[in-house]
Amino acid sequence: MHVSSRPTIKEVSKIAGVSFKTVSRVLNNEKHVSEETRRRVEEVVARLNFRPSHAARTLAGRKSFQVGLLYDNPSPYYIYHVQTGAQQRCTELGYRLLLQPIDSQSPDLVSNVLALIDETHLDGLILSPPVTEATALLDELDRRGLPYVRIAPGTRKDAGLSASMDDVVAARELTAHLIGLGHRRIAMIRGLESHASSADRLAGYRAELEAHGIAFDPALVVAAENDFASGAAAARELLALKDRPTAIFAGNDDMAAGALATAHESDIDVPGQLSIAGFDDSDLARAVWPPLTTIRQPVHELASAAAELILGGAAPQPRVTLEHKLMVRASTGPAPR
Amino acid sequence: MHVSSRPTIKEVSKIAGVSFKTVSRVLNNEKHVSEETRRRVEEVVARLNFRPSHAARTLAGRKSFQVGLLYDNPSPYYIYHVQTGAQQRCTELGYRLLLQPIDSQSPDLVSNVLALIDETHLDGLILSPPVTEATALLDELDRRGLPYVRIAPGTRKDAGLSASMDDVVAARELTAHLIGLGHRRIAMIRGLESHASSADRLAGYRAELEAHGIAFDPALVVAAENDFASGAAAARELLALKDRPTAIFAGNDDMAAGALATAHESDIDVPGQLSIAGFDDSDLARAVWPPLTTIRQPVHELASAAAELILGGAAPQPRVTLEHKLMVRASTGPAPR
DNA sequence: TTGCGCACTGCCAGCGCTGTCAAATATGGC
DNA sequence: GCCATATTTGACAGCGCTGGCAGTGCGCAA
Repeated sequence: MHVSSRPTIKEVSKIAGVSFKTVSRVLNNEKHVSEETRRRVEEVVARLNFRPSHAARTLAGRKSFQVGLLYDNPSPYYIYHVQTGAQQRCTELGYRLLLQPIDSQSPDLVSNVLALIDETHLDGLILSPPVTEATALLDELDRRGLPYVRIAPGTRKDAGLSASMDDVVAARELTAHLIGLGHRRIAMIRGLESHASSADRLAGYRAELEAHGIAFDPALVVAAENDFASGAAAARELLALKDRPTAIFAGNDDMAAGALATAHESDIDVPGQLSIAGFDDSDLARAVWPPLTTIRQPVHELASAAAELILGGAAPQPRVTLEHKLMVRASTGPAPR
Repeated sequence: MHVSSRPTIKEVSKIAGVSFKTVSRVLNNEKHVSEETRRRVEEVVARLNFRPSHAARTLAGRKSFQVGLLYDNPSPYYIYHVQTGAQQRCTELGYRLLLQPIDSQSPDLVSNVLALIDETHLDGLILSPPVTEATALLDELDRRGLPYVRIAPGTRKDAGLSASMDDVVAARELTAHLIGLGHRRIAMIRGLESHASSADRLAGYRAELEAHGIAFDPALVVAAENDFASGAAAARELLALKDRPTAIFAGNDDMAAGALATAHESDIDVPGQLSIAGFDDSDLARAVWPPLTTIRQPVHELASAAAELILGGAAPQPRVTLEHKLMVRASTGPAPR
């Protein structure tokens, strides 16, 4: 197919005047190669722009230098940052990252992933939510002894490698911010059950209310599906309540944006009559008007830390927790009287 | 590394009672295998959940069943849809898609891509804007005879495979929509020079103005960088003009959202005092308030068509053009008098 | 001088498949 | 029933590398 085809390790070795095994040693940074030889080989490699065949290394060696990233999240923003965070770190460490969207609800999840592993000889796997919660998959990976790391795991938090932020604490901070502004009827639009963070954020919200002696009112919690449309619908429901909330805490920015649109639609001033807060600090948070008060979730850094954990074998601590940050913007303000 | 390691083609053949070459034939859907034998082999393959090693097939055969997707676009929305569109089609056709972010401005672009090709034995490449415009890369790919397809190419539109929409016509339609609402002073926020579509959209805008006998005013064209912040800044500049425009056509939705935020900031009613339109119909278009009038760009379908073109060798027409659609929403309205 | 350890290098098998070609078996025509 | 031809199957090399191991040459202690 190629007109001019790639050089092979043997051609490099011929030109450098050494055995092809020696070239292999240089490429893999093994010791027991004299400085002189190494220099000569490297010079030829650079001149020919030689790159060893990934397929051949995988087949011959015990490592494939490939890691998979599994995701099943409809938010382009989230996916994008998970991808770039993980990819950067993997590239730096000399690994290739295989980006693999997958249906985490499919009954074939486990066999699909095993097929991927067998096909590509993956060295490890990075799981992002909600794939992180597929316990059948985790069991099978454990059984196989295939290393994996989870980003923001909800279940089995104490097992295995993971990189996460503290959703409960973050939700408490956000709730505290609203309470501090004088709000007492604070509603919550909670996200998908399949995402463990939804429950954590709800828990943080409840805990903070209780800490301030505010009774938890189940009528103020409405479920939605992590997207704009369902967030808008949930807000409609909340605003139709006889005793309307003065603030809405949405489980993510997409739902918060939906709630904001509902407020605009109903000519309710934000934050004058209603405060709205989101979670994630996605691009959306700054793009809507007024810009959203939200929690900055370090998605990029979480993914990067996950890659580090699984590749930098030296990992002393199997669990990394990164800092979130409350971003106060114009969508929240003092409670109306 | 694996506790229980993958089965190989030889084990499958032993169980099925045939030579491993016959199993290979079944896996590759070759003819000259009796129905009876095929059935028996397939049954064993399914039972063992056997998947042929990608590395071995690549090494032994002349195809790698891998296609690369190169991108260098900061918009998560665009990337996400390009990825999913291409990936779906590739998966259906039995290919693996390698998602590869890359710096299209780097002086090492060509050698980086060649390294990727050599390492992975890529069968073909899908280029998305602005990588599509890297002529040095195109030349090198041509020289190598490596098949590639471009999504929305700006240069060399008549060469090679490509999938695109008509940016000029779309921009004309959007401009006509604004003119039809009575607008005469219509500003344009143009996007990055490195994206060929920016120039096409500007050209469409100019052409439609001229078709309606409206003089083109260079003062009404401001450059920005395809993102929210630069769009907001550009709008500030436009609204500071003594003879302020009554409508702003932004080269993409991100910049339009920025312009919208600027309007909100300055307490300018949209669309009462100012109409704003975007381009792309990204998630953002529906998430902001008021929702943006924009052009729906079939990103997913373009990527899918590109994958089809490069893999479905049967492609009779090397160039595919897909339909866009004018989405009229609430951000545009009659010109104020 | 001999012997031994160590740093360096080369040889070869083999990873799990596909391509090629030859062998075995089935099919058809007369 | 026999040969020519088509269909089905198998044997084997080899893709481009790594892993294991067997050298080779040199310095240094005995």
